[in-house]
Amino acid sequence: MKPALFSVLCEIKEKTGLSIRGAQEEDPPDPQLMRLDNMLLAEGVAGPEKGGGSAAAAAAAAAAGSPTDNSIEHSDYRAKLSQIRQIYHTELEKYEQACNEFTTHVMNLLREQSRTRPISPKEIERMVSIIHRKFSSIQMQLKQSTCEAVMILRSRFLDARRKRRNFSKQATEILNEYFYSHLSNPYPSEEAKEELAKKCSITVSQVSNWFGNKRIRYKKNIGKFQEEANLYAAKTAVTAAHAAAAAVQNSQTNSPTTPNSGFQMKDEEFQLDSAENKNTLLTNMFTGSSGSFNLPNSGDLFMSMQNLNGDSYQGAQVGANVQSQVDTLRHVISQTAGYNDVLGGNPMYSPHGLNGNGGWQDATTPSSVISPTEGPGSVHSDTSN
DNA sequence: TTTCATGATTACTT
DNA sequence: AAGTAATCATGAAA
Repeated sequence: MKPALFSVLCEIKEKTGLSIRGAQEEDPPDPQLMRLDNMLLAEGVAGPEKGGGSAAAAAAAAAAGSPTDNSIEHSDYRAKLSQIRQIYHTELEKYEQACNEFTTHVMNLLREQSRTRPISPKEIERMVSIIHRKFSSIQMQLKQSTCEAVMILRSRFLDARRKRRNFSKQATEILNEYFYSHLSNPYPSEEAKEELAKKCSITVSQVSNWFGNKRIRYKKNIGKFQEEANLYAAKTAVTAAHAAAAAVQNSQTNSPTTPNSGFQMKDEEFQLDSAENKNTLLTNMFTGSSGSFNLPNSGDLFMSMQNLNGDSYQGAQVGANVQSQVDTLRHVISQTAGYNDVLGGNPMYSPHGLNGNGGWQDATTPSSVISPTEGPGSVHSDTSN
């Protein structure tokens, strides 16, 4: 009975013709798949373990900004990428395994069935290839979503605007510190920018951005920044006072109020890069409002500044060699020595370097719209009178 | 949710 | 190339 049935089945099969389209089997490399593979390879998700990943990350970082920023975002990017990579690989392995399992399962099934019905090797082959195709389409989905993830990651990191993070408090402190202690000329040199970038763990271009924003915003609404200016002025002044105290320690000028008495601030945190621009600050002070001065001797400079301002400095507190702090010192001294802004109002801090034309250095920008909102000293430069 | 602060970008200018 | 002014987009406080 059984052989008879078997032969019947064979006959039926012969008629239906199983070899429907065998030629289609050799799957031509899907261009879409190729594309995905190439991309994954290029991004370092597929391919060799670590080398590709970091290379791609480096490329991405380089494209993001200046080539010298090897900071947080870089490693962050790398970490996220390797995470994607790991997920991708485990998923891929899972699929592979599942595919193999399923294939053997089907094979076993077919083998079992081959006892009761005729199954040609071609049929088995076809079955297998169908399974493989199914799984590879799943794989393709995996690859596609991985690619998407990488793209999103990249765009997140490349388009930093989208993922704007505020700088750390400390970084802002440092930047503000510099800004207000160089208020007369808040244009850090390239080296200074690099230094600041390092200190703040940000990029040089971020420092430039910050100063660009700060300058413009400060200028736009000086009143708003008064408090901040005072705060940082005081901070730097303390540092300066310390330095001054140290500088004139032997000159026995008995100041009535010792600067460091009961006024402890974390000096180390606010110490200024005293090395460079000892003179630039002063010179720039003058260039800000009265043309460019090029005095060769910083001591002379210091003296001439005193004269120009008509203020008398308490030399004991200031010290003869602390030019880099003149800006802020002058402010502090103005408070203690009864310095009053001519315009009245809130005479706490006046922007020495700002000229009436809306520029720090030259009167090139013709914006005559100085905000009328009581900017004490917005047009006032105390060296001009 | 609205509003303000702030880092980044863009179009110009110098 | 570096700055300015305006603007965008997001983070955080209200």
